[in-house]
Amino acid sequence: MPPALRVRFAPSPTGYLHIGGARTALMNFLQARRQGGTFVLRMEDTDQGRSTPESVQAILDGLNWLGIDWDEGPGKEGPYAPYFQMQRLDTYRKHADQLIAEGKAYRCYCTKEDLDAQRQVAEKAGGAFKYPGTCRERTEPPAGRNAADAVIRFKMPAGDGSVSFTDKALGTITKTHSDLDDWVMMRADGIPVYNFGCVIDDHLMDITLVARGQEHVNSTFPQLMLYQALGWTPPDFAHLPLILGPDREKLSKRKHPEADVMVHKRNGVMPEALLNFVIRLGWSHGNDEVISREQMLEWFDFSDVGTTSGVWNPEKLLWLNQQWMKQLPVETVVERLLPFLEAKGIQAKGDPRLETLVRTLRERSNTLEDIATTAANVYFRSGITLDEKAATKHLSGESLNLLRKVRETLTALPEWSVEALDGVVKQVSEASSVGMGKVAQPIRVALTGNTTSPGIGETLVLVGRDESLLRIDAALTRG
RNA sequence: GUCCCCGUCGUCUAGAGGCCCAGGACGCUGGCCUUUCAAGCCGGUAACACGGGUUCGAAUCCCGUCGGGGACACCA
Repeated sequence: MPPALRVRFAPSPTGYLHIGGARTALMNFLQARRQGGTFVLRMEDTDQGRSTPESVQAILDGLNWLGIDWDEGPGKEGPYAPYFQMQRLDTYRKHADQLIAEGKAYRCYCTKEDLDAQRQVAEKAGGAFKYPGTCRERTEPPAGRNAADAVIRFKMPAGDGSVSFTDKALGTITKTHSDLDDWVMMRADGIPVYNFGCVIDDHLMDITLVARGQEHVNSTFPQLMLYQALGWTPPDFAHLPLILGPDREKLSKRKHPEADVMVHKRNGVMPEALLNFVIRLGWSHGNDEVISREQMLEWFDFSDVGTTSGVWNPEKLLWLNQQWMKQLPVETVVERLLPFLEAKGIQAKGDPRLETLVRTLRERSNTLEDIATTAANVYFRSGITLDEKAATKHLSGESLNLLRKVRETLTALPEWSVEALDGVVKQVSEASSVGMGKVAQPIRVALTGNTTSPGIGETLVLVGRDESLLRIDAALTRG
């Protein structure tokens, strides 16, 4: 029996949770759950300049909002703790020392400035810079320097050779040693650099499958060299297709605001929809489009993930969000809508109109924010501004007489319900021998200021009895 | 520039040699329904990057070209 699946998501806490990261996390999470494996969350917080506790929290918040739970990681200390790289420095040091002792790594005293200068020259000449190996054979520190201020570099084996691996998504990929160089494993202050910390942790945490974005395929090679040097068996790798912005470039925090998971939350997109959208980038299940978390859990498998990067499609996200607003129980949507109303100064909790509000507006809104906006602009307020064009057309002459009749019937109506209210329209139109539209439009304009709205019964209910009568009276004064 | 990956409708995708003169979805669009707007339903639009092979037969396999993306840090 093969060892149980252990996968991980290893973000660096240097900002909010990125959409690409969220999808990587989601896929790892799904695969682990589906196979009864373990999903580890590890914080790669070794960039001292950019890592912040706030970012750690932001990532945790993002994952929590999406409902992506980790089995081990921050807040869920497991047998492989700690899960923050900055708390694992001793481990890295130990392995780095071992590698030096075995002649597989060495201390390098070249300064960043010198290297940068060399890099510039190389780039000007139109080539890629590779560390020339200045300190490769050095055994003693140069004059005036000591071992403590050296970085540690991996020592590529001499001679020709190549590294290759069979990616679960991309197939076999090979690279020759000559394309690689003696990369920095550890800074002088003992903090590991990505490729080093990543390998040490993946191995020590018994990760069996590393699934990450395709931007990392090239870093797999130096990592593989390290596994080799350490005598460790590397895990399996699966490189997931990238998510591209509308400009077809990798979705990035700098250029694409939609890369932030939480902006979608703020925009009124629900986690179900975001997850649904993101899982369909690079993966599909038959002709299914609206896919629940339960279905993902049942259907998702890395072996079905594609190889081509996908472009962010905001319209589809919005469509999915509406599908989810329609699919989720009304009470659930009401619950989620509350904060959006509150943000507009509307304390609607307990308001009897909420259910009708959601029922009618989710048919014509893409987001919770859309619903809240409409609610604030037309239903949860007193008075309404009439659109002049609409008023001129529907609130004059004979229309006002019909509206007057409606008003009378309304006043006498014992029950203010959608059915009863729609009945009024029918009743008045029949009594006056005119089409229902003739009766409905004046009411609509009087109530909403516009010619478009949900059904009249629903609109009357949403505006409320007292406010409806006031708005109709106001419209009547135009005569 | 070098290396790596990728290439089916505008976009997300189905397609693992014949079931494909290529299916679904978003978008756009025509119609139905209808008290308006939606929603829903029915229909339309639109793609195998190109060129060579292999094969009785290729979107599917091979090669090349072109195109796109990614990586080239003491960032991750």
